[in-house]
Amino acid sequence: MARKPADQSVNREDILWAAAEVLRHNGYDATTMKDIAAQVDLTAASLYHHFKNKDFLLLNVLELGLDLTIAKLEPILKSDLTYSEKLEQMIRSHVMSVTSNTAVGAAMVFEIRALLNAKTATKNDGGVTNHEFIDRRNSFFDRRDYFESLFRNTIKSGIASGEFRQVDHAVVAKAMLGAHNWVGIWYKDGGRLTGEQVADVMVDTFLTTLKATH
Amino acid sequence: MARKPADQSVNREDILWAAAEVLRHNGYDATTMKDIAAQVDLTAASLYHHFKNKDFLLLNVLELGLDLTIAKLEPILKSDLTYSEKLEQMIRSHVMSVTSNTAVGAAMVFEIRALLNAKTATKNDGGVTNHEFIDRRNSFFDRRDYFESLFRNTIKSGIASGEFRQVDHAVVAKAMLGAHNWVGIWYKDGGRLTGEQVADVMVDTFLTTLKATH
Amino acid sequence: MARKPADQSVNREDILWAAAEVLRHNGYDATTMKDIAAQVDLTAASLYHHFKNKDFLLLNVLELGLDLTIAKLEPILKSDLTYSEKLEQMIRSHVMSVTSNTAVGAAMVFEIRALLNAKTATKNDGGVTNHEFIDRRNSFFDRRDYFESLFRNTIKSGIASGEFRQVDHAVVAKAMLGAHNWVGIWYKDGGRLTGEQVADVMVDTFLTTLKATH
Amino acid sequence: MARKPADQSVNREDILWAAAEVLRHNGYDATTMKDIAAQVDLTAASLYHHFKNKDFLLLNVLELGLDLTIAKLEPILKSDLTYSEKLEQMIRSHVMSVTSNTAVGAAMVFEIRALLNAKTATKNDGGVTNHEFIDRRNSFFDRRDYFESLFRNTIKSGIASGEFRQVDHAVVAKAMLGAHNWVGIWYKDGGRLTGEQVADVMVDTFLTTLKATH
DNA sequence: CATGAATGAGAGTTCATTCAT
DNA sequence: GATGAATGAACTCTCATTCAT
Repeated sequence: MARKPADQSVNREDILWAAAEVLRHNGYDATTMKDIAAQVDLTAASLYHHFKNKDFLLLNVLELGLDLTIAKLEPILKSDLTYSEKLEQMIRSHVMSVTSNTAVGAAMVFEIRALLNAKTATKNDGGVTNHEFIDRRNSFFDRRDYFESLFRNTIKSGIASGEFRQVDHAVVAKAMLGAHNWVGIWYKDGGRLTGEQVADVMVDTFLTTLKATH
Repeated sequence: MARKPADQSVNREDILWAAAEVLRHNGYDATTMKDIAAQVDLTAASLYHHFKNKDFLLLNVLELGLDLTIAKLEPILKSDLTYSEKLEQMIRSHVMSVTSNTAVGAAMVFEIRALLNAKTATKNDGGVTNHEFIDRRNSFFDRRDYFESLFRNTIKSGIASGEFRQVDHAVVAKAMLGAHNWVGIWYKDGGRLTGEQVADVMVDTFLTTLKATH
Repeated sequence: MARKPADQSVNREDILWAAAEVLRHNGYDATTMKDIAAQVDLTAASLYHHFKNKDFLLLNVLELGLDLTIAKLEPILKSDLTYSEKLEQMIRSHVMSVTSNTAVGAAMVFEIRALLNAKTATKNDGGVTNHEFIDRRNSFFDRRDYFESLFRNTIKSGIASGEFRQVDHAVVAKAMLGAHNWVGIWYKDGGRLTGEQVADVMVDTFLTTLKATH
Repeated sequence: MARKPADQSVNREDILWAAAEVLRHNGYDATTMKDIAAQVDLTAASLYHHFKNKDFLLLNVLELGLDLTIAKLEPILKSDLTYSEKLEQMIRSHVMSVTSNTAVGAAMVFEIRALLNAKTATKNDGGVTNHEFIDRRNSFFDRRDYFESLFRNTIKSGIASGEFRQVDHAVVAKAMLGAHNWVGIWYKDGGRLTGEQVADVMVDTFLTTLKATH
């Protein structure tokens, strides 16, 4: 499922996709540099030409996943659809991200704890590596909050505009994201439902509760 | 080469709760036997008097968590409430389980992969340990499916009885569980909302969507 | 967290000879990887670049010892000496193998039980390691039987040719090998007798009994 | 194969026979106190009521084995048979010891190294245990030399009396013992030959060489 | 860029041994 | 005597990481 180098040279992004794939199966700690390297026909030592260390590699995977996910959401927000329509498309987009690219999606849910415990952040080597990691990790978390805020604020705006009923928009947003993330766990390609159909159910479930009159 | 016998024996369940706590912070692979032992004032070696190995310890944590969660649900199902009332209480019960016992709840969500990849299942030691582990792990998964079925079937029955509108009960149940499990990730004691209040939002969100007329 | 690369690479066979030496003193179970590593100025971890695990290391030692021993015997068998002369040279060759290389010789006698009880054979890791070990171990035992058969058959042929008297050639061969192997236990360099002199006694003892007229 | 306690209480010798049995299969280092205890339906802790530690237990097994073996030899030496007849009976007796009681016999051959490396001898605890162990171990080795001397001297006397030809009696004695000990490795009950038959071959082999005229 | 060889650190696990009961 | 619980020490093995080539 990883994009193998078509011809010869491997580039950073090839490695990230491969890593996400392995991460999905084993989790950060159980994934070895050798595992990742094998997926792109390299040795573990060679990975260090591309990433400073394992923690940075993880960070890069997560950054990539988050960027892609957000990139799909922003056009929707910039459109002039109603909040109701926006939220529908956002849900659909997020669920599809999760079902069509489970590896990166799962990493973003399951490897946060590894990112938090990363030794690169703890072991202050007195140099710049440490700071760079912490800074980028903070940015990642900020960006992740921003991602969540897109949902939260759309609900909030919908309430303000009268499209949605009065709810605790922060918690409902979290409920929604929880439901979507969970899809990454149970969804299997070729199962009873396609990704689109799952998205339909999520849209129906959450828009119905938000637009209910009573 | 041995030393002092501690004041009092530690009990198996004490260890399990302590383990769940550590697991929540570090994840299975990053949690060492020493970490767990330290929480109950034992050495790592001593844990092996109580549990055959680390994998079995995890399995025991998960079994305990699931048993407790299910135990709270069954009385509700046996009552003669309406499906709507039952589901409300079930949601409340589950969310409270998660918020009041985040450690075990989180383990049940995040350590499933560790359970699946457990070496005890993979490495056949030619003895009985291997089979016991696989059997108990299978039972755990069965019981976990059973747990999910309690939600799924209550929704299904509610649809049949006309209390709920027509929905894909399997996917809605999963959405619900995803939302609840996610609570275990973001909920912090002493935050803006109590566990009860979070439960209120979940009840409102999901019962409203199920009982909506349109 | 890594350090200096040593001046020059150590070669696999260097390790095997060193291992045999340590094995001779301590026996398989009492020999640690660290012990072996120390003999070749490596760390225990480094040994794992050369051998999959301790069991494989043992297997390699035994294979090497047996190969060397057999290699010295085969030219003798292919010659056109009389059976009597052949057996004399075989005894001499075997005893000299044992006295000049007590370490490997002792391993072949004393570590067979360790090889039989090797965990690598018992614990099925679900992978290929397990099969490789068992296959190679079986080959070793076959080759060891072949080695014994060289003595057994030479005696048998000598009986058929009338050079030797009628004896139970299988048991006499085993008596001979037992006597030779035992040399590995008691022989010390610089003792009363040289390896050649010990060999002389063995040749005299066994050829005399085989060629006796009564 | 171990003598289990007929009724209830276990005595020292029961444990020794059981230990010899386990030792034969696993070797000293691979044999755990628990293994031995299990054979006599005790826990490992209970063994310490009978033996000071594992090294002493081994020493006791070896002492027992050696005592029994020597006990069978001494009446023969005290008789007024010819040296030739004496040696015949000694060989027969020794081979029968090995074939009929392989466990204790094997221990005496294979666990000497463990006895030599025993930590109880190395770790000077400043107390009496250390000295007792070393003393008894020295006695054991002396007694083992004495055992060997019985064969060596019988050959020597036979040469002096003219019954045997001139040979290096020390080495021939060792060859003989090596052959006999080796029987403990390959002999299996129910095989092609009985213990008596194996003894016959050994007697024939060694007496023939000693009595040969040329 | 890539890699083979090496290593420090640490993890899981085992085990002889002790001691209070 | 017997044992369950505990432990220090040690062992095998793994892994991220480095560096000379």
